[in-house]
Amino acid sequence: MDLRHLRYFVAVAEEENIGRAAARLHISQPPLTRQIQQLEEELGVTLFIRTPRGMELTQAGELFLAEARNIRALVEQATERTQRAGQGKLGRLDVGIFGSAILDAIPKLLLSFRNRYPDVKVVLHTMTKAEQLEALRQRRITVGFNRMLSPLDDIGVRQVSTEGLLVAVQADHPLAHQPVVRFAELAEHPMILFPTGARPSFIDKVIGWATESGFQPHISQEVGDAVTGVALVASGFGVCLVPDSATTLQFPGVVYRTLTDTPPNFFVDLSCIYRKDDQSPLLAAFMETVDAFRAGERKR
Amino acid sequence: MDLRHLRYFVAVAEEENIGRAAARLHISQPPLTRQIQQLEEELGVTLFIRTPRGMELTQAGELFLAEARNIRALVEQATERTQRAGQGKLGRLDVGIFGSAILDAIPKLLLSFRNRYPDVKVVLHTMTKAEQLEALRQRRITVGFNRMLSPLDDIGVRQVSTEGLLVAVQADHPLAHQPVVRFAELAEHPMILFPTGARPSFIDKVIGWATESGFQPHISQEVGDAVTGVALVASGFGVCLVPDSATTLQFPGVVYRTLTDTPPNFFVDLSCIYRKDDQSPLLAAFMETVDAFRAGERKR
DNA sequence: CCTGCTCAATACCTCCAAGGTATGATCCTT
DNA sequence: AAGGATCATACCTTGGAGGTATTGAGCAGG
Repeated sequence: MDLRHLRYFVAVAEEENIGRAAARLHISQPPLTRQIQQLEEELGVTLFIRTPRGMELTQAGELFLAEARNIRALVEQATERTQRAGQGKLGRLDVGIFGSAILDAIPKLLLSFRNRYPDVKVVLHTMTKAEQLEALRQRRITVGFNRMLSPLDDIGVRQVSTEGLLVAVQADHPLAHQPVVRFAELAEHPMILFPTGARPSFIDKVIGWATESGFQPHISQEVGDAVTGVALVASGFGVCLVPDSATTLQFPGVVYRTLTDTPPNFFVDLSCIYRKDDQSPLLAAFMETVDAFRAGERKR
Repeated sequence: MDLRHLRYFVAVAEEENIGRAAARLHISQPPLTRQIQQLEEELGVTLFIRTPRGMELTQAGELFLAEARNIRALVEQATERTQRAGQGKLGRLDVGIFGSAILDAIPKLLLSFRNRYPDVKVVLHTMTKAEQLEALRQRRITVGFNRMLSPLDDIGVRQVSTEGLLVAVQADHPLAHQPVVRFAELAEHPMILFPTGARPSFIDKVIGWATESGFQPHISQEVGDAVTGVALVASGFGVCLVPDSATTLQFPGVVYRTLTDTPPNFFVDLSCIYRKDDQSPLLAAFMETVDAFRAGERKR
């Protein structure tokens, strides 16, 4: 049996007349007669009663008509859904993120992606940079977000956004009384750095900037992410360099100050990584959204 | 697209290897390669990633696999159900019956039919003989049950059972004190006859027997069916000749007595009628059950 | 009662495309 | 470097889907 048989059968059942059905199907009458005969023979069931006025469904034919219509509708739906999936408009996208990325870029980006592809289910997984790489290779995620990424043999990188840096200080800290803080002033104060884990990371960047500005930072504590860092600032552990977006964290007892006299390249970038050999249309669709987002960010 | 494409696609998806899939499908590898290419082209979607180790499903392919399996299962189910329907094992059978037929033969017969064809829904319609004929011709019923039927041009008859007759009398009636009653004794007592409506009917048969036994019955009342007749017996309207099976009706104040010295052919038969041009397998199946039932009845 | 009409079925032909064989083209393994 | 997988391509063969012409069977109208 064939989908053609179903199509022909439904036409004949609806027209109750082989000639008219053949016309509707744009074929001639005899082949249609034969196809119906074949179908009946294959099923071993008489589907039509031949009357002088045309074809009339038997009970079994009536039942088969319902089934045939259903199957044809499902085939239709299957192709349509598969095509949508093939265009990246339907499916599931697993995304690896790190703790504080959630603060700024990611929500906006995901919002924009959701608008374009409402039928794609996005699942977020919080994981470190190393975990992201492993998960990417094992295909547990399709993209990962992180900072300080460099391309690898099998992993591509796309920059998402660039952020300036602020310093988070306790509200009653001496630096909090100044409108702005010179970068070099930070030499005087214990610093909280993040993230722990795989180096090189943001920590090394901060140390590099300090060196360029002629001081060795006094590290009071290393923490996992910006959120924890700011929490420790509130508790008086020291000051903490954080990306712009961290200001979303309105911690009681913590204020943010802009920095002046900063070293060159005083910013951090957020990038996303993906498998270079991933041809998935979902990834392509997501990357397109990332590029659009980045273009929008740059303009601002 | 074709069911063949689905079958091939599922095989390749499951084997993750065109060669093995081709072997499983008993075709050679190149045609299978082409069929898969065709399918992908028709959908406009890449379903597989070709790796050096074989074929790997894309996300869209994964989705299509689920759909394809579903469709194939439905086709399977549709053919199977249609075949069952074609053999009369599935469907709906509308049956016309008359009031008191429900007492004996019909329930047993329907029970036996239900056992053989559990997926056939039997719908009972109570109607008179004339209504049954009309309903048969309009295809509102497939078979009808009645007594005293004779074949017509377009209507066939099949006998179902034969029953003897008893007389129903009030418990304190003089005849109730005898173990058996001679048929001629009924001449003395008012009789309740049934059914009203189309003649010839059971009424004429009773009058014929009376005539043969040399008396004119004294008709006290004509009623619609045996049940009503027995009810009137309880109320003292007279005696009533009923088929054996009516003894199922244990009416308070009514007893049944067997008859002796009965005229020849002192029995009634129950038959069923059907459209002669009805080729429905359901009817054939039912008739087969009727014949089997009748064979069982005869043996007893 | 025959004739013409309207169906579906049959006979026979044509040709496309599904399937087969032989052979690349790659990539991985040894 | 060689051999073995694996999928893709080239080319041939043939079954069957579709076409035309015709037959056969009911039914209606003159």
